[in-house]
Amino acid sequence: MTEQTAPTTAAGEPATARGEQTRQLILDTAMRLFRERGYARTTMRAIAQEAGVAVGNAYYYFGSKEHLIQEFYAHAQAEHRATAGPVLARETDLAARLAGVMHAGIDVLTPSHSFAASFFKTAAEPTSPLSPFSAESSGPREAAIGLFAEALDGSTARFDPELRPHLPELLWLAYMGVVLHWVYDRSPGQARTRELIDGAVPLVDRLVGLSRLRVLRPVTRQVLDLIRTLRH
Amino acid sequence: MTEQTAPTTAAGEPATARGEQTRQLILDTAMRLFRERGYARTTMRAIAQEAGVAVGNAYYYFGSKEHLIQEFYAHAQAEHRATAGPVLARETDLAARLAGVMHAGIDVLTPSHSFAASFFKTAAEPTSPLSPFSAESSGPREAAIGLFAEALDGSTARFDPELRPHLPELLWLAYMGVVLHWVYDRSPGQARTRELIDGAVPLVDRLVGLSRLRVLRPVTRQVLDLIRTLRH
DNA sequence: CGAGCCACTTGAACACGTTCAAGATGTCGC
DNA sequence: GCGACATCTTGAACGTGTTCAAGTGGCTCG
Repeated sequence: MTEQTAPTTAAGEPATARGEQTRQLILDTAMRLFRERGYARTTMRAIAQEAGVAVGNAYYYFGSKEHLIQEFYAHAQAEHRATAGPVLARETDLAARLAGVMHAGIDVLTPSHSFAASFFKTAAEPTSPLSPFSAESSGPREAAIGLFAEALDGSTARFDPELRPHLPELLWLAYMGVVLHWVYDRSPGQARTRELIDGAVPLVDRLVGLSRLRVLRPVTRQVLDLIRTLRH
Repeated sequence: MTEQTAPTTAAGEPATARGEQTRQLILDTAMRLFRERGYARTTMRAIAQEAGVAVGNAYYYFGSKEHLIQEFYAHAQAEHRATAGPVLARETDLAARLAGVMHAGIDVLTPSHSFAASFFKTAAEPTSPLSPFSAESSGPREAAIGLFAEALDGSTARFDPELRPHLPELLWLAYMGVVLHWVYDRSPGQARTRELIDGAVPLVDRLVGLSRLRVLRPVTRQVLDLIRTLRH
C-alpha cells in the first residue's frame, strides 16, 4: 500500500478553531489508546468512537493511521530538545554531554516503549515518510543532529579538527543505533540500553580523543574518505 | 495483529508428494508476483488465483503472507553460503575474504531489491519471527555469523586473541549495517553499497590489525567489557 | 436577511489479510 | 473392494484500514 506512493504531505491543516479542537481530540484519543492497547490492536473505528467522531473525520485530519504516529514523532523530538537542555547548559565534559543527550532521548521515549515497536516497524520502511532518513523527517533529523553538534561544540574536548564537519552526524548515527537497541530491548525498564549508553559513550569519547594521535591519522583519513565517497 | 502473539511455528509441512508440489507451486508463484509487482501490491487472492488454488490453500502451507517471505529469507541464506564458498577457498587475506563474503551476500539479495524493502519492514519489527535477532531466525543468523568466523579463521591476519570470541558476531553486525544501507540505497544497482563495502572493509581490516597495538589495548578492553556487559 | 461558499462531518462501501467449517482426495488394513 | 483415517482443498465470511459522495453548519457579502 505504502509501496508505490508514500503520502508526501499530511492531510489538511485545520483552518478554524473548531477544526483545531477536533484534530487535537482525535490525536489525544489515539495516543491514549495506543498506549493502552498498543498500536496494532487500536482500530481507527475505536479511535473515532472514543473521540465521538466519524471514522472519516479522522482521515480528514490524518492521512493514515501512520500519520498519527508522525505527530508523536515530532512531539518526542521537541521534548528531547527540552529535556537535554539543562545538561547541555551545565556540563562541559564531552562524555557527560553525550550521555546527557542520549539518556534524555531515551527518557522521552520510555513511556511509549510498548507501542514504539510498531511505530518502528513502519518507520523502518525506506519509502515511509516516517523513516528517520527520509526527506519528510529532515526537520526533526537536522534538529537531532544539531543537538549533537551542540554537545560537541560546548565541550572542552579536543580532537582532529578534520572530524568536526562529520562528527555530529556520526554521533547521531550512533544514537540511532542506541535507539535501535532500545526498540529491541526487553530488559525491565530497558536497563540494558542504559548500560549500553554508559558503556559506549566513554568509548566514543576516548576514540574522539585518540583522533589526535599520530598513528591513527591514516585511520581517521580513511574514515573521512569513506564518508565523503558515500556522500557523493 | 502480530503485536500480541507472533506465530511461533510455520504452518504444517506437507506430508505427501502432492502436498509438496502444491506448496512449491504456491511459493514459486508468490515469489514471481512479488518480484513483478512488489510485496504490498501482490494480494493473497492474486497468488492463489495465479497458482490455480483457493486462497485458503495458501494458508494451509504458509501461516501468513509474511511466512512466504521467511522462505525467501532461508533460501537467500543458503545461497549466500554457496556464493561465498569459492572466495573463502581461494583468498587468504582477511580484507579480501571479508569483502568476498559481504559482496556475495549483496549479490544474492540484489535481484530482489525492489521488494526486499517491504520484506525489511516486517523483518524490522522486534516481535516478528523474521527479525534477524529473533529466536526463530537463530538458525540462519548462526550460519551467517559462522561465515564470518570462517572468513576470520582462514585468513593470515593477526590480532588481539581476546577479540576472537566476539569478532565474528561484530563482523556480522557490521554486515547487518551494510544490509541496512543496501535496503535504503537508491543508487543505480545499489552501487553506493558496493562502495561502502569496499571502503569499510579495509578500515575494519586495519582496525582489527591495530588491536595488537599497545596504546589501543585499553580501548580493546573497553569494547570487550561493553560487549560482556550487554550479554549479561 | 438570504445566497453562496468553504470548512468540516458523516457512514456506507471497498479491498485486503485472515479464519474456519465443510467437503474432496488419497491411503492403509482387512 | 471397502471402511476409516489423515491429508489436503475449498470459498464464504469476518475485521481491518481506507475512500468518497453526500451532507451540515457557520461565515461573509450584498
